[in-house]
Amino acid sequence: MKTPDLDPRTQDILRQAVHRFIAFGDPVGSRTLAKVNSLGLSPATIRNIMADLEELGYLFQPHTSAGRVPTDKGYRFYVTTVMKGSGLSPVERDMIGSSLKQSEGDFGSLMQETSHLLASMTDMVSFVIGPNIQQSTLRHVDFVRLAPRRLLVVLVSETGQVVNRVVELTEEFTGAELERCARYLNTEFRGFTLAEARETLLLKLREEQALYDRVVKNALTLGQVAFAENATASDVYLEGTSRMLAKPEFSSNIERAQQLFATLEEKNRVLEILTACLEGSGLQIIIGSEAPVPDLEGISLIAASYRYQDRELGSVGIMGPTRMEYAKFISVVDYIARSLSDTISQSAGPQTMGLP
Amino acid sequence: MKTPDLDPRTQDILRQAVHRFIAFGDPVGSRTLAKVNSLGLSPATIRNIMADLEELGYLFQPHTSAGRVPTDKGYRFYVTTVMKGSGLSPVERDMIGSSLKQSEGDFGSLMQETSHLLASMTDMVSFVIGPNIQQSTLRHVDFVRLAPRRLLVVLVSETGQVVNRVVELTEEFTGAELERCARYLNTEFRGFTLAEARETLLLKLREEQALYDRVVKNALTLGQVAFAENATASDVYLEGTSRMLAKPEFSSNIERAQQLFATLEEKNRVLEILTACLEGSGLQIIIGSEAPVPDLEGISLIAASYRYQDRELGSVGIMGPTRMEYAKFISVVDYIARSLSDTISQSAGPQTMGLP
DNA sequence: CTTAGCACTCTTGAGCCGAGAGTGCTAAGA
DNA sequence: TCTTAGCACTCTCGGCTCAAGAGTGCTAAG
Repeated sequence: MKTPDLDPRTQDILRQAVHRFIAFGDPVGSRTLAKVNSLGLSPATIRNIMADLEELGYLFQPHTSAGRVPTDKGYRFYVTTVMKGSGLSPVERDMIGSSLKQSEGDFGSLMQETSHLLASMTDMVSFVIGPNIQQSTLRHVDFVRLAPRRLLVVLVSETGQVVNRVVELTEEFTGAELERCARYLNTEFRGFTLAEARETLLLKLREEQALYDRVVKNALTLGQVAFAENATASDVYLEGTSRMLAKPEFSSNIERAQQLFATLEEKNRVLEILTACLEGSGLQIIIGSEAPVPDLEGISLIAASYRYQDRELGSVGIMGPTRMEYAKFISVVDYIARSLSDTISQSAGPQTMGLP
Repeated sequence: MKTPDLDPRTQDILRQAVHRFIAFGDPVGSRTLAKVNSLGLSPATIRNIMADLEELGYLFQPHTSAGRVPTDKGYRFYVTTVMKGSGLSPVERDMIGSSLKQSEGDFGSLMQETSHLLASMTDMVSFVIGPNIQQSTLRHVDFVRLAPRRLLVVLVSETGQVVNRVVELTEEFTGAELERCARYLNTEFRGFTLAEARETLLLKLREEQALYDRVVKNALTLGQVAFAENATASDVYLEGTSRMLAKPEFSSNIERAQQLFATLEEKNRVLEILTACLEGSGLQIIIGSEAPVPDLEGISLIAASYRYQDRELGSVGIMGPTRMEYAKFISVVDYIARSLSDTISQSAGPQTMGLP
């Protein structure tokens, strides 16, 4: 797993091989590499080195007499040593900044715009995982009576995310009661995360059993269902799946493509996979078989988390064939994640001053 | 265009040819048809007839010495004359009914469930077009202050559809003011469609210029932005796109598939196409080139509208290669559309009785 | 009008072949 | 000991031919 056992020249060859393969997509042989290589080495030497690299698991050949192709291990080496990251041009930065600014304030379109940016800049499948609502801090709750016992709950988080949910009640409430309850919850639980609010709620409910007045009691009961744990998990924005079809890796291999598409279509499944992969924080790169799930064979992820204040809200990133322009895309994902964080705090910032 | 010029025997041949092609997918020749055909005709006779049918534009041969394949006109003939519709089995009906019942009350999941049902029962791409919010009748409006001049508007329609929208205001409102405005709008405009409400609003605003009190005036102003025309158009639920890849029509033709996928990914584009196609009401079948847009070459639609009371809310349906099991799928789409209508009115029904 | 027969066309898959690319190995050179 | 040149070998890929199979159109007879 470590790289120290590769002498510098060997590393160089490996890097160049991977680089070239990423750029052109066909197996790279000793001859071509010899031509490009900065140190003037003959094909034969390079052949020897490449043979060593194959033995060590960094390269492999699809068949005798084809060039060599990086393995996942080879890509991993490339990514960790070349990481210097070809930064973005000012133009690109500007584009990102202004695109996101446009959607400032409307959380949904902000997510969508981010996803769109990622997909169009990388020509890969992009994903944006929205904040888990349970971890969001509450800005506002509202109740709308749909039927005597059916209630629409509207939750707005501090970052502007809106979640609607329909719940069934065991007893009837009048509209006036609902309004009072909402007001109470809004003043008491503003700034709590949903999880915290629920906990506090339970505590209060137990403590003050029958003491408090009806309004409070009702509010507490309602709050409990409103903040319930089964609330919609985070949502996923995907874009650019059709681009996958254009990649030679998939267009030659329909059934693989179809399987992938079927997976991508089930957003829950996607969420599951992505959360399984993206356990850590910050920038992450997962290459093919490194993933803890089998569905991602031949696919790499580049992901970064975005945050509000000091809390991680979710991740953004791209996925595509293991053969991708890592250097470039890492920069893109990283920069977009930062910009998204900025945009969110700017749109969330002003709210702190006085609601009634 | 008319069919009367085909004598019964010719019609029979055509029907059988189309039928067989739908079932097996490869061009059907005179020999095979002769074997199956109920009237004992020789291949030669059938050949003659098929030649006639080709001249009339019902069939065509991909190349000399392949069998024949229905043209869009051929499919159209098949659909309009064979329409007897292989009904659904009680089991299937049950399944549809209970699946939809499950999501009763939550409009979003109802749409999604419908889409899922369609896709899984037909193995085609399904679509559900949600109601155009402008035409929905208002049940409830709510305002949430996001920033001094930024407002989240929550609209709930009589059928339980929820729409969130962020609007920018020209002047600041306090939370209390917002609440009063919302209350006013809720009592005054309940049951209006958004379009009606907006109109009435404008009228009042002009009439009572400076007369009324501040609350009403504010409410009217707010209502105007809240009900604005540019409100999110109807939304589209799509499912099963990955299934298209499995169809031989597309798996052999990647670039076509990719183009289709790219189109499907842009929901606005989909909406545009579908609304262009589905102008009429009731059950509709559109076969390939009959569509007014070029994107649908080689693709057929089966669609039906669903309704609440006497108003059409939107459409549901499927799309897939022109070669599909029309008889069966027409039944499915039709039945699901009816069931959806029923479910919606049941979940919307109870609400009429007293809100405060 | 229907049918049998026949020659013809066209696709499809298998098999073959040569070009090209790349390798591994061996032996010579530094 | 490492590098390089040379050479035989392997494998893919595209083009080619070829035979089988399927279906047609046409003609002539029932």
